Amino acid sequence: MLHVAEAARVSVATVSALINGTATVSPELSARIEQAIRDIGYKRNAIARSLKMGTTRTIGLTVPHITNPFFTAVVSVIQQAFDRAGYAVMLCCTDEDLNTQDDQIRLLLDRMVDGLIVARVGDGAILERIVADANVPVVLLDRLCEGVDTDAVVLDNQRAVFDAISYLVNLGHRRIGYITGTSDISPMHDRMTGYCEALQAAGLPVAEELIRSGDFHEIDGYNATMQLLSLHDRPSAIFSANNPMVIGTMKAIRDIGLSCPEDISVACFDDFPWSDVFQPQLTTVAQPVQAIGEQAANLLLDRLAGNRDAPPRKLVLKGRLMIRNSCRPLAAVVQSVSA
Amino acid sequence: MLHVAEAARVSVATVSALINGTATVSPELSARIEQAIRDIGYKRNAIARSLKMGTTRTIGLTVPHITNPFFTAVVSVIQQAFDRAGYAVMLCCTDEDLNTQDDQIRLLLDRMVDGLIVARVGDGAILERIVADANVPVVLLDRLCEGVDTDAVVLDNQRAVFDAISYLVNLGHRRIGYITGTSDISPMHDRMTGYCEALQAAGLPVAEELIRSGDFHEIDGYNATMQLLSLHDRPSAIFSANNPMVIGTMKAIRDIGLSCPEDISVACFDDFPWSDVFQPQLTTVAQPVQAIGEQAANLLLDRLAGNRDAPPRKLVLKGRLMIRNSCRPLAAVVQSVSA
DNA sequence: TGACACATTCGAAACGTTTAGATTAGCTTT
DNA sequence: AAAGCTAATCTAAACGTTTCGAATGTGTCA
Repeated sequence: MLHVAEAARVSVATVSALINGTATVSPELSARIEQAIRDIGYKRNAIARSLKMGTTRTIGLTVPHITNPFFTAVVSVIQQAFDRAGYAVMLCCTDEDLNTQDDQIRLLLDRMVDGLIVARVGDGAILERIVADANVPVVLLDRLCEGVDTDAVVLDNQRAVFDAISYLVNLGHRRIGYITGTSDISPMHDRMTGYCEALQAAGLPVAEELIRSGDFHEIDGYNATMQLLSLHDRPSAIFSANNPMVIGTMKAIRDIGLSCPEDISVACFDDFPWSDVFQPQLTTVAQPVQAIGEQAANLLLDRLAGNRDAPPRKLVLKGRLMIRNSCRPLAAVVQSVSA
Repeated sequence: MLHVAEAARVSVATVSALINGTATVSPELSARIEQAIRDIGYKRNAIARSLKMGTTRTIGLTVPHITNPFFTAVVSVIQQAFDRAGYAVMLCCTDEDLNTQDDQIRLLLDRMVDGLIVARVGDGAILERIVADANVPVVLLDRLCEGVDTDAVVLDNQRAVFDAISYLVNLGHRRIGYITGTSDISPMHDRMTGYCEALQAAGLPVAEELIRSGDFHEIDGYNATMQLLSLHDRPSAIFSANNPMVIGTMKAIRDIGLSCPEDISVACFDDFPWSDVFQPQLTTVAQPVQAIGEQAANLLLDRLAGNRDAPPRKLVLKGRLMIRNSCRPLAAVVQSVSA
């Protein structure tokens, strides 16, 4: 900017005024300055600007795994929204690891991000402290966090799983295996509650042996499914509460020589873009990823626009059961049992 | 830092020296300073540091679509690599749009990223100029760019498609539909060359009518497939040169009432994480995403470590044909034709 | 012809670091 | 005891912006 000012024979203040439109600059000087900018190929240094202004027009986004199609889709939507608003997005993947998450959030705050969208991981205590220290608005995504009372966008997980399990029950399934994530994050808790309530509402017992937990990865889903399928009285249906884990479930079913839906019905949380092209077409609980991403972005953009003092807003969206062909009716069995 | 210095009754220079270890500080003052840092909860301002140092420890990464599983995987690997190195990653999705790409690269350069990894889009002319202006190292990912002579990591696309088409030919397929991306980016060009060469090597004609192009999206694959399937003498196999488009291909096959592989064989570029779980299990050309991401990160990290003057390095990796069950042998047909 | 308002432009002080070079004090050496 | 080292610390100038308040010039009104 100094060079531009010299070339145009004006002060840097005038150049700044022209660039930002913060004061009227005479046509004559404007022309000279614009010419100088072109000649020199001047680009404003956003770092210096950030230092002075105290804002970076950059936000931080952390998710557990970007390869999880749900997060991939949400990240994509969020990125687009902030791109439109002229913000850059710093993306971090925590790999479901608490320490990694802490490091990354600190990294983002060090870089003075203007705001944070966090699909958190593990225990909330440290997150709580970090967020309190950080003087930036935070939006929780997908997962609430005890002690952190801030804007959030989540799904009505309990209801969504309730509906899915009820669907299986209505098809005649009585023993429904359930695979959950180990970590005690809110969605896992709520989904489990939905499972239990659906069974209870149907007058069915909640059997310990039918509930298996894993660590969110495909291999964990595989192992959990292997255990379920080796039970003496094995389940007729399996619900996987997590998207990548259901791939493991399908592999386990294949490896053990069974097929879906003939031998075992499968449903899971989170939809796949390709669900209705390949066989079996999985019955899933689809999250409204577009809405989730947009709402999260809007909440944060609203805070960034200056609305700092509004009370925390918690948006709860509805999931949608996508019924396909991976779950088989067990009517015959039901009748023989109830007869 | 000023407050810390005052609280510890030292100069800011001493505080800086201690924090960065750039000079020896007496144990006495060190203790006072560390105490003050704790008391105040001081965090170094990375923006001010960047301004002074001329480095942000942040890199920019642009890809066409993050929802394309290939890019999802590569982004994930790259993010991890830079995270380990203490760098932040700014992610942008260009949506295969040239103007968006320009805007985003400018946005990244404005923010003084230390380096850039670009899976480019469209015509390379503007990219060439931007990269020349920007004084940062650039690594091209997946797609080369004429006129931009810089580090790059790409696949041997020609060979990979040659192998895939040859495989189909060996199965007895004579009319092989080919769906490509419209844009004239290097991989599309090379893949097309591989297709033509494989046919020629087998003494087969390259028929215009069997080649369709689309715009990388599922819907484009759908439309292209519809056209191919409506041909009077329709192909017995279809190869889709792009990952999302093959979903469209499968939908079109389903909608038209055919099935794969019984009525038509399908193969495509880029593997899916779930390829071997669902039916049909697609035969694909798998890219070594882990290696691609790591190599790209390493190339850039090497430049960032100071190795600026080394000549541009172009890494060409090999694809791998993953043979599954989406392609059917046509032995009987072949014999009747050649008889 | 002052006095005043208004429109432009400018000088200089921030923002929070890093770092070169100056200063000081305590030793060693001759 | 003067001179020369060394180690520890400090002063002050950058980095490239924004912005406040001052300065300058021009036209209007009494």
